[in-house]
Amino acid sequence: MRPADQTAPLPDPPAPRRPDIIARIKDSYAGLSRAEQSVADAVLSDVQAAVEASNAGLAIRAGVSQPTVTRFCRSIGCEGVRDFKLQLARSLVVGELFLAADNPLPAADPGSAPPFWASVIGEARLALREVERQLDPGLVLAAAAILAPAHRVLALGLGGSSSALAEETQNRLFRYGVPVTACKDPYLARMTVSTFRPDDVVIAISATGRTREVIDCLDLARTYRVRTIAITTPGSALAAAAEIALTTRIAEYPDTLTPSASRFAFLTIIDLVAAATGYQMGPVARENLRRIKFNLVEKGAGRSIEPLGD
Amino acid sequence: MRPADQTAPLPDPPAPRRPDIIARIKDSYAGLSRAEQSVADAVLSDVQAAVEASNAGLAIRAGVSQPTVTRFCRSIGCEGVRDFKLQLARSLVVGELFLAADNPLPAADPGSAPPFWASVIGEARLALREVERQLDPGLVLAAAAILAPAHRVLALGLGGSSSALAEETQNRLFRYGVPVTACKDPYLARMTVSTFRPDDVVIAISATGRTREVIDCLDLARTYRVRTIAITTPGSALAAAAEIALTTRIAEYPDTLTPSASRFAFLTIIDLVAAATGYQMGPVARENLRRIKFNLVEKGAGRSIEPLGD
DNA sequence: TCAGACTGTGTTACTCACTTACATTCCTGT
DNA sequence: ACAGGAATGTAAGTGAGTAACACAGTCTGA
Repeated sequence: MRPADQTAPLPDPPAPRRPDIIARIKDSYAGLSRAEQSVADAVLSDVQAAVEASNAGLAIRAGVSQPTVTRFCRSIGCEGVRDFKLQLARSLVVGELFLAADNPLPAADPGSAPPFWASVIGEARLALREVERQLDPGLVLAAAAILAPAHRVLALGLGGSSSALAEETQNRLFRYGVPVTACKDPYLARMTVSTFRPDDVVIAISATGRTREVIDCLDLARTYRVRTIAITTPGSALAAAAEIALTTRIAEYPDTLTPSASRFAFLTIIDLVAAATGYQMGPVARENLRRIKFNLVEKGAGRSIEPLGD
Repeated sequence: MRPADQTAPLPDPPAPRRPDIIARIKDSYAGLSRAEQSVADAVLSDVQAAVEASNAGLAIRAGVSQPTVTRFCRSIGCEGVRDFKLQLARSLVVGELFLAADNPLPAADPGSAPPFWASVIGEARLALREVERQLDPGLVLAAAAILAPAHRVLALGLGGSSSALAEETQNRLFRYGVPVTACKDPYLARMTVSTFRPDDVVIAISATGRTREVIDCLDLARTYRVRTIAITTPGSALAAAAEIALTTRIAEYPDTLTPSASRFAFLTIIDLVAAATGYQMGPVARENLRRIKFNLVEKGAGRSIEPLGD
């Protein structure tokens, strides 16, 4: 490489950590030469095409020579055209994640979809939006902060959907190494909580926030100074009973009877909490992931890549 | 939309083909030759490294020749190594957002969402959109048509997420009066199916579509001419084993390890099937709903609309 | 059991994309 | 107006990826 520089021992930031190539193109735009700006324009005007095009193709589209394209890539901090295209492809995915937002996308065949179709999917979509709008990231991080070092965690949910969500909570957390157990039996829950200590955590899930047994359980937990988290509706008794209340209000349509949309909302909240927890645990979580992954990919006799994650 | 074209009935997949390369590797795995499987293993065991490595590097890691790597890329449907690497890079994005290496967690600061925030919610959104785009309403109606008059229904799911979804299926269907039971035990499932008749139904749920026990169970069901429905990924063994396959392919991102997004997709599918079934049953379903609601609101004193629907 | 075909894999040679080096043009300041 | 330098294009070179071929292992049928 280049001659070592004694005075500056820092070994070149190991990960260049580039944020977002599109943003970087825009940021660097002013500092680019004219021909390079043409390339930038060509790229920005149709990112998708830019990903698919080759160096030569891009050069033509931008009306410049191939080396200029290479120079452009260097100017915005990439190694070369290949690296640039790779990063561009990635940024497209991120874009899609945002873009997927709320475009209902023109139904391929509008006539054939039954009447309830749009409403079911629409409600789900709405639920996601409400989570994004109402849920406080700070609270999620706070929840993660007590989950990550937790000694034991109990995920409690009663009634059909909530108990399924409690189970999901277990699924999502166990693989980071969090000692979590789902529980859907109020008596068992009380018994378990009775054994808990201040470094244990109870996560209570209820769509209505009025489930007596669950609330009682949190109350009990607090007498032992056990940490408590609720995933429920804002302003409910359950929300009040918990130390940290992760809430999203979802409009329920009366005649569908059971929380439909809120399940999507709560599932999202669980994912966010799990992600935050994994993030918080850092290397430990990653090591656990690695192990599980290793054991999945591990080629046994049948060399089958199998279900664990199912 | 556009005028129907009688001669060319195929509606041209509206999707620009959203390929999930990781899932595709796994799906194709069985059909690959031995050397190609080595490449697949090498890639899956460390996707990040695979993206960074060159053809030659990958060949060494997999212990095969370079052309074999190229052949592998072709086998799983890519144009070549470049195309493959591009797609692989895209699949890595979400994982990176999810567990960005060593980035310190931003201190609890309401307002600023942590990096994984957009990716978690974005993935969920994408999943909804894919359901909308890929799922055939006709098949959902067909599923409802056999569920509505069913004598008995078994909802089968193994592994964390799928079993929770099976439970959800039970939750969603029972209140229309459908005699449904969730099952997460393969042995119990086989035993149950053994008692089934041609007017019974098995709904099998698997994100991977490769869970052996579930597939076997459907095979068994068909020998008794039991009706079978699968909620899974398209082109999978499970999809093939079922009479009606309700499928949506969702991009799987490495390092998040477990199907995250697909849970949202499948939950939506379950809702759609349930809605269609309720619709189909008409007055019967409505009467059942009325009764349940009555008994919920009843429950007296606390005027609590209570847990059952929770 | 052996011949023959076939699938699968490595080796070698080639092509093409990208890059480097160099020449030319255009701009800027004196 | 001219000199210097930055910006850009041209042409040659390098290396990654691919195609063509040859060989090995395996299955099939006589």
